[in-house]
Amino acid sequence: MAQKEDDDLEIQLLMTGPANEANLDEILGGTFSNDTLLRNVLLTNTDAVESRVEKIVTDHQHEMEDYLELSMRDCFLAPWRCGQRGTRLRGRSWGVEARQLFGSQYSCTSGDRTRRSRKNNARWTEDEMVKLVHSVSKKGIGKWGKMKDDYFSASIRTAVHLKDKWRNLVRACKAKNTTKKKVKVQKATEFVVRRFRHRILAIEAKHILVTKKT
DNA sequence: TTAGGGTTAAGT
DNA sequence: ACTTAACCCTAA
Repeated sequence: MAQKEDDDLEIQLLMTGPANEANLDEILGGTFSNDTLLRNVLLTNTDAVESRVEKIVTDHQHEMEDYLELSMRDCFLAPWRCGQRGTRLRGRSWGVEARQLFGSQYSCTSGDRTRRSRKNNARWTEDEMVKLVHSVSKKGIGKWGKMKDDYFSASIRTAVHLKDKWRNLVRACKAKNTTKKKVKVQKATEFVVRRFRHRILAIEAKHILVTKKT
């Protein structure tokens, strides 16, 4: 199928070709397409992107308050922060033994809830991540089911996985690279973040501002 | 089916 | 120790 070949070629270029965000304009389309200031900062400086995005949020605060939860605004404006977690066992934790006893998914309780234990991690490869960036560029955010069919049909990744991974990528792109923070983006994500940070942030920013707006 | 909160495995 | 990434849960 021609479309698939086109996609494969584009993905190949994204992986190996020169970093080129010249088509960012096209990717963004609509709202920001004639915002030259935004386009310029997107293409040059990520710090400027953040302040610019912040300004957009400030300028549109009234409209945003109507449809954005506070937590969502905070998440959008601030780098992601995880809550503190309690200490836990590591390495050969009780989970390993529980698995041997009860299978790969046993049920466990935390707080007042019972939930299934987590299945083992399937770490995303660079190729997969690039493919995800490409497919979100094409389809936009939120079409996870369709993206699964069109781009990940033979993959172990479900629509929910795609959605979750995109969220993690956005968070990784928002992570500040200050010296204060010991841990930054993990090795596996480094390439994708370095290469597609502008694109990912831009797509996300556009999505947040455009969707739900009446 | 998706969005977004919550939990747990794994990286640094 | 503390963060990120993968996965779970569930309302709408």
